Amino acid sequence: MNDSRELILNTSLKLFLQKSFKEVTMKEIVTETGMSKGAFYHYFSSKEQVFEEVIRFFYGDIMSVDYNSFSQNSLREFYHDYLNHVGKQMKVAKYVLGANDGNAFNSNHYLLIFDALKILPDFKAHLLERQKEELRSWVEIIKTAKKKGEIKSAMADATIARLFIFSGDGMGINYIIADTLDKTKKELQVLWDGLYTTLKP
Amino acid sequence: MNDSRELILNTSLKLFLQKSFKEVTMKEIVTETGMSKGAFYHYFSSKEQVFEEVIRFFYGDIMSVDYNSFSQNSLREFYHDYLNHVGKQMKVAKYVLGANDGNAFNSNHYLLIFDALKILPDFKAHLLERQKEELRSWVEIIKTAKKKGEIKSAMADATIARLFIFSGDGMGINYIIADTLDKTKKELQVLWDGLYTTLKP
DNA sequence: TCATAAAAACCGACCATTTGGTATGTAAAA
DNA sequence: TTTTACATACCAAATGGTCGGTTTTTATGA
Repeated sequence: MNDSRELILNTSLKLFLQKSFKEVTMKEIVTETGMSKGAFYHYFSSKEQVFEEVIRFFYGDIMSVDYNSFSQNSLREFYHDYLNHVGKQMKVAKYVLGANDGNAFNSNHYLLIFDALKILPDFKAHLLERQKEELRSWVEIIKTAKKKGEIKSAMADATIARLFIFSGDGMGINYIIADTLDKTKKELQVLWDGLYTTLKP
Repeated sequence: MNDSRELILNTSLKLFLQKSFKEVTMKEIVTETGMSKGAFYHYFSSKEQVFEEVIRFFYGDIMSVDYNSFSQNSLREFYHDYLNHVGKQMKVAKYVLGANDGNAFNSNHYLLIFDALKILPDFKAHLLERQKEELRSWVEIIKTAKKKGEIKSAMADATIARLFIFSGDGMGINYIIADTLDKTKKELQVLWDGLYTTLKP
């Protein structure tokens, strides 16, 4: 794709991960890219449009998850695959945001979500769909794990699934706030290993 | 305290729970309160100041948690007390925000947190302190519960604590996004009951 | 009790700055 | 030569905030 266009997209993404839509100004986007206003409006028709494409790019490409690519045989393998995927995602995000040179990597994708919910009418449906898909994938593997005797629990499958999902999300937002996102993968592993062990027969 | 001042504070809180600091305009605050700009600036010196006081009010009064008021004898009682406290908090919040008359109650206190982290220099320390305190309280009761034989687990106390805390936070943010905050208490009870049962000897 | 002064509460026109966006132009590719 | 890629001066609207004024409340002393 076009170089300049991509630069604008990446720069905008970086900004939108740090500030809300309203807080990111055109001036900022323009000076941060090193381009001119004319250049920007040559490629995009408005701030909204660039935001929309940023969202599409971020959630469509970078942050998308293909649960089918994770192990379908063992819950333990499943969530380890998940953790590895998250680790990879974070590296990609860092690279895209140009923060791979050791300097701080602070990003808050909830800012993006909140703004997208306000600005893009159909984003909520998209999010809910992904939530449902994630839940379904977890329920699936948990059902399998129960059947195979890998785990045993009086909890409903969906409850176990929610325990995994929500604990991950909760750690995520707490570590965003504390600005210690780097630790997430490792600490989440500890958490989930603990939970998993508890579920073992 | 002064009526008008309080009205401004409550109205601002309501707005800051729906939009980011930048998105909430002076005009909005003024028209929403039914007062004039002059009146506003009679009580507050700037938008920042009202925000600062809103934060102080919200986290100091409404959303503060006294973990010592929860049961210290049983983990089950502890988290049930916690759930009841959350339920009460939500009712108070609804009342303060004047949404007790059946109409939608949508609030996103993470917006508040994110903005506070940017605008108020010492808010991060405050938040981390509260996180630590919450963790300590959970660890405490979990330790006790283990000692008393109420629960049994190979997991470290802090890991169990994090499981409770993070799953709660994760459900919170997911339900904020899905706009189904009302369900939180009930569903969190299911989740925690499940987790608790799993921990029982 | 009541006139009066002083202070507090409140109003809205006004202001400088910033906002997202446009118009018109030029340089470089195709 | 036509199209694409950029640059910049400019614009109307919105922004947070100010200022001079009026009304309302409160305190005071005869």
